[in-house]
Amino acid sequence: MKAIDILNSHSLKRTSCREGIIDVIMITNQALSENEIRERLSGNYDRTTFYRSFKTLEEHDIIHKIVIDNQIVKYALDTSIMHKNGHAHFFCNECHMVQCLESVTLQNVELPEGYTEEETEIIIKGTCAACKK
Amino acid sequence: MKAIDILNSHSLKRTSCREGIIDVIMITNQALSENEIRERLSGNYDRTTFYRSFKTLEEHDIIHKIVIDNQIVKYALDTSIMHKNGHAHFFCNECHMVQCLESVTLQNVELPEGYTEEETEIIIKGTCAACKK
DNA sequence: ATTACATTTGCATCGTTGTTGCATTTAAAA
DNA sequence: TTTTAAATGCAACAACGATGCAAATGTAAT
Repeated sequence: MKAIDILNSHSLKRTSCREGIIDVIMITNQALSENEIRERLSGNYDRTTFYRSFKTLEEHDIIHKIVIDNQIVKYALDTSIMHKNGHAHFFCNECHMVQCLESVTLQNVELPEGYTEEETEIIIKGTCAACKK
Repeated sequence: MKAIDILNSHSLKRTSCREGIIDVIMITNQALSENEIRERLSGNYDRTTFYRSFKTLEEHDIIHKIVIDNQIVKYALDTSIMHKNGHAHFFCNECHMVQCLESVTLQNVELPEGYTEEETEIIIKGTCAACKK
């Protein structure tokens, strides 16, 4: 599936910024920050445009945002699997790489009386294979 | 255990700001944001002082920071139980209340080959008992 | 109680990020 | 091609994290 098709299927205008963002994330196969995406893009876009593009893509469930420690913000593509139920994210403490983990889910959620769960975020921090060696 | 004792046992100077922060969190028995703590404190402190006090208390494992959605930052007291292994946090989508959950832990962590886990953060969003009814 | 010293505080200031308003430009439909 | 709604770039602002520095404060020694 191409970036153009994704935009079309959501009735979004095909702008070079949106198309580029989707392409870059798709190729890299990792969650990327605003700056990491900017570096990989040919065009030069205003910060506001980036911000609004991310927001639009997020609202249409094309990408989702991952926040680590209140400072590092990355974006990853949504997949049908990931969209169904929440999935975990892995953060490498060494290279700051962020990856979606589909297999990890939460078991035995025992909430206090009267509490209801709606959504769960799991972030696993550690060392990735490349940094381990 | 009093706030003064906690500070003493960590060889930290007993300043009214630090003492107040610990007291307020202790009494409320909930995670509180900077502003929520400021409202409950008698003295008037500079933003920088707050910031540095939180940092100091966090570095000495007296409190820990909880971040929701990159925007809401709250602080909770460390306890011996919570300090041992990571614990989950509950966030009420209605009243924005944050609470530590000691019972919820992660099972079946299946990381990709070569990946190592060091720390895990779990945030459960939903509705608390008070907002449910 | 007084003194001395290291720590803490308040203030000014800066960088980053999220956000909005508005005029201009652009994409897509008529 | 023309039209129109949407997207962009720019300016500007608020909030937050962070640092340098002089003044104030806590603590220990005298």
